[in-house]
Amino acid sequence: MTADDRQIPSVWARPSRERREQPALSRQQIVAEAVRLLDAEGVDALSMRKLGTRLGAGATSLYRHVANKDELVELAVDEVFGELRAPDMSDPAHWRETTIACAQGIRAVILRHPWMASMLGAMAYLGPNLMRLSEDLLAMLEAAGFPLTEANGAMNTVFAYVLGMTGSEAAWLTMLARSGQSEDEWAERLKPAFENLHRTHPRLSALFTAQADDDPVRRREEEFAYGLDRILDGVSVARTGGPTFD
Amino acid sequence: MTADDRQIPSVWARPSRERREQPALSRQQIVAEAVRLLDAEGVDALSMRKLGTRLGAGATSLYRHVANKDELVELAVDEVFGELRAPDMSDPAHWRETTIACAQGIRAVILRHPWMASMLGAMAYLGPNLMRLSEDLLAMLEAAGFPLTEANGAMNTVFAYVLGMTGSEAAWLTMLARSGQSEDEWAERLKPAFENLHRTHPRLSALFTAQADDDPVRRREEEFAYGLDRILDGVSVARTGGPTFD
DNA sequence: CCAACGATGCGCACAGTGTTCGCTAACTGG
DNA sequence: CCAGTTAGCGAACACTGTGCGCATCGTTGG
Repeated sequence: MTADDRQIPSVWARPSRERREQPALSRQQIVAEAVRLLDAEGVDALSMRKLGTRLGAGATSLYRHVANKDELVELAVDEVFGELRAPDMSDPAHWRETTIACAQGIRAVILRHPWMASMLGAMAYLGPNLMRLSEDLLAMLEAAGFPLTEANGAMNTVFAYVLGMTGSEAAWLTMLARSGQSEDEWAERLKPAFENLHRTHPRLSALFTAQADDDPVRRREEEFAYGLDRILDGVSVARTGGPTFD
Repeated sequence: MTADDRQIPSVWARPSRERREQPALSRQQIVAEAVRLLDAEGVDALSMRKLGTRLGAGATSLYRHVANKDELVELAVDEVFGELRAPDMSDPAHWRETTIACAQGIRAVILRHPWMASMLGAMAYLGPNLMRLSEDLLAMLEAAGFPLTEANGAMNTVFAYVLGMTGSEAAWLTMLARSGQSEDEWAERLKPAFENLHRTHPRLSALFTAQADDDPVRRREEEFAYGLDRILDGVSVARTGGPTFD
C-alpha cells in the first residue's frame, strides 16, 4: 500500500488550481490570437498546440470552442476581413473613386496579413463581413446607373482582379520573408540567370531591367492601380448613359 | 555466439534484391505521379509516403530526386502548366481572340487540376512554361500595336483576373468535392439562410435566385468571359490607334 | 446547505506527417 | 577486378490534428 503510494507519485499533491479568474477561453479570443500568430510567424507556424500555449491553455481545450483547425482558419479569415472599413458609399457620382477605394482597402488588408494568400484557395469567402461589403457596393453601383446584373459582373471582375493581383503579391512577399532575403538581394541572386533570359525572352528581360531601379513597393502600387483603371474603363460602358467616365 | 545469431534474426538471410531492372525512379516520373495523386485525391492526400508506395518505392527514396515537398509541389505546378498549348499567336490582328484563348486555356488547366487553387498562393509562377507563354503573348501584343509597357500591364491585368476568378472557382469545386454533395444539394441546404438574407442583403439575394435555375457550369463560363471582355475593352485603348476594337 | 449537473479545461494516446542519418547494394570508370 | 559514386531504404525524431475520458468548476434545484 505504501509502496503503491510512492509509485503513484502525487495522488495527494493535487495542484488544486483554481483557474476561473477569467472566462479563460473564448472563441473570439482564440481567433484573435490565431490571427496574431499567423501575422507573426506565417501559416506554417500555426499549430493547435502552439496556439494553445500562447493562450495559456492546452491544445485540446481549443476544441471546446472551435470544431476544426479548418473552421478556425475560416474564422480567422473573416476576422481579418472585419478590418475592412468600407469607404463612404453614399455618393454614386463618385462610384469610380469609391470602387477604387474599396479595392485598395481589400488589397491593404491582404498585404497586412500575407498568409491570407494561402487561404484564398480554401475559402468560399461567404463570411458576413465580405457579404455586407458586396451588398453595399452593389447598391452604390446600381444607384450610379448600372443595371443590377452589370453591377454584379463589374463587382465580380474587380474582385477577381484584386484577389489575383494581391494574392500573387502576398505570395511573393511571403516567400521573401521566408527566405530572409531582401528584394534587392533576390534580384542580385538572379542576375546570372538573366544572361540566358536575355537571349530566349528578350521582352521579359527588357521589362525586368527597366524596373530594376524602381522602388518595388511603389511599383506594385502603380501596377495595381493601372490594371484597376483599365478594368473600370472597360466596365463603365455598361452604365446607362454610355461610356462617360466618373 | 549462436544465441546472438538467433537474437539477430536474419544477418545471413540477406534479401539480395536486385532492383535495377528499370531506372526505377526519376524526377520526371515522380512529379508526374504526384500530379496524378493530386488530381485523384486532392491536396491533403499528397504525402511523401503515399507517393512513394504508389511508385513502388520507399518514401525517403524520393529525396534523392527532390529536395523538399515544397520543391516537388513547385515542380508539379509547372508540370501542369506544361499542358498549356499556346494558341496560334502569329496573327496580331486577332490579338483579342488570341488573348481570350490564352486566358481560357489557363482557366481550363486550373479547373482540370483544382488543387492548383491552393498552390497559387505558394508559387511565384516563375516556371519555364509560364515564362515562355508570357514572352510569346508580349510579342504578339507588341505586334498588335501595344507599347511594351502597356502590353505588360495588359497581360498582368488579364493574368491576375484569370488567377483570381479561376482560383475562386477551383476552390468552390474543391469544397464541393470534399463535401461530397452536388451543387444543387448545396443550394437546397442554404435555402433557410436565404430567408434572412433577403431582408438584409436584397441585391445579393435577388442575384442568387435569378441564377438558381441556370446550369452552373455554363454560368461560370459566361461570367468569366464577361469580365474578360470588359478587361480587354478597357485595355485596348492603350493600343496605338486608339480604342478601335476588332 | 448540499447534491446533482452541464460546461470547460486538459493529459494521454493514436495515427500520420516531413525529413535526417547511416547502411546496403548496385552501377561505373579505370 | 577493384575503388568510388550513387540510388534506395529502414529506423528514428520531432511534430501534427484530434478523439476519449477524467477532473474540476459555477450554477441551480430541492
